[in-house]
Amino acid sequence: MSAVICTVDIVLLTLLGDELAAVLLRRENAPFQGALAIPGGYVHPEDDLSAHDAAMRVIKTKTGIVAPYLEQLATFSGAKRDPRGWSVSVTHYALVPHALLAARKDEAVHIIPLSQLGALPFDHNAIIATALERLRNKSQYSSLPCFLAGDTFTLPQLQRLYELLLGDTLNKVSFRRKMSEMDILDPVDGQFEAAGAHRPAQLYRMKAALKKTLTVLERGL
Amino acid sequence: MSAVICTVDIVLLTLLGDELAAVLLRRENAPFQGALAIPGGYVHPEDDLSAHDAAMRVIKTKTGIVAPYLEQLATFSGAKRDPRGWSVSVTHYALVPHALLAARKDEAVHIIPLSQLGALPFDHNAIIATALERLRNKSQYSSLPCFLAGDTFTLPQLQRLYELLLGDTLNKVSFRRKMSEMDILDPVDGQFEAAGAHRPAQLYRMKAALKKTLTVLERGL
DNA sequence: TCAATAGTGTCTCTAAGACATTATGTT
DNA sequence: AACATAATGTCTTAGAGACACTATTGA
Repeated sequence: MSAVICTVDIVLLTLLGDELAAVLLRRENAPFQGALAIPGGYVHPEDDLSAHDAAMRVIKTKTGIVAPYLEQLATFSGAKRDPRGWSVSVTHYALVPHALLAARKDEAVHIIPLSQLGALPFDHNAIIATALERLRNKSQYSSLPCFLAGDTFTLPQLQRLYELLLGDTLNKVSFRRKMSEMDILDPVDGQFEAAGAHRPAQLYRMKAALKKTLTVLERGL
Repeated sequence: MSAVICTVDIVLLTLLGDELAAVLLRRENAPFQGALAIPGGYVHPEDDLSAHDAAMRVIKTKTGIVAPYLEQLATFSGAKRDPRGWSVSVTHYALVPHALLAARKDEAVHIIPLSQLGALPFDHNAIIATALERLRNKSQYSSLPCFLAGDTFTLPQLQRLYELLLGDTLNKVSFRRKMSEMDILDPVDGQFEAAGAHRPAQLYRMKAALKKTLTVLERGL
């Protein structure tokens, strides 16, 4: 009756330089053994409390990290997406500061800019496209992009990040009004230097209380 | 490895008078045999092309209708939500004009106002709550509520529907500006009478081309 | 002192909402 | 004619964006 393959797949996104990148792993088993694919695996009914739990376990097991932001994306299903048979993949997307991945320096973890993704196995390209769509959409009216930034960052950096995600330039005054309206940032005393011959920018970090929450604007950016 | 129960469940919403209502059916089989629950059933790997397909089949089979709007909601999973074991339910929500349901006059189909829902089996109350949240959220910036209206309706009726979903009154001029901006309605020549001693309202219907599409506003209502 | 970017004050313009007026039916 | 609600015109107000000016560093 339900000879259905039940898996989770995770789109792990990070900021590589000034481009979005996804984490890919070489598949250890058939099908598509040896190919690069997004992290995924079977649901373990004995171990996992839920699909969300399974996603956390897969991320932790395969990349060694705990993603600061993890959200269910959508469920992909059907007879044709997996050669093994009718399958259900409860997909998630996670946002990770690049430093968290770089700290591990794991050979197996490939961080590939989205612009350089080739044809991936299964429907992984469609899954990534859906994740990107969700990320871009939520970036219009929420604090979501902050989870891609590092522990501390400047407002100009954050604005460039939003602009990268939204694919458009933003008004500086408006952007700062909105960030202030969300009330999610704390200034860090001690400034930012590396930028060279000009006034240094104030460093900020996300308010500790909001580390897991998404803050939403009434009326978008 | 994946002894996972794979089902679809559907929150079928309609407008009953001036209240939202959900379609419930009596469960034919254990567990919770005889209890009222939202429509659902196993995925049939042999018949269904996808979970979306399975949802359409379940709706058609159990209520006899084809829902004008059907969208994946979220996937609920875990060991405890179903006494039979670790289960995955790919949930969907559908919007149906009440006339479509009333035309069938099926004894088995119970249309229960959301305010009168008791404790439902499984996590069905949580699923309905999630559907309601999604519906209310999308009503802020899209044509979604139109799928709850009948074939033809007046702008005052549509505004009252939006207000019901959003839980707040709307400015008439702004509302009409937004509807006009979405450009989704065609006036029907021939007016509306039943309202009594005052000017009748123009009837509208959704543009045929948009029957399956959701139109989205740039900046909300 | 100059160049470069950070940060802020302020004006303009767009769009949302309030209010008022006209339109059109029934009683 | 009186009344009730539809439909629309217009004024006010709030918010978004443009622009400019000040601040602060290194070269």
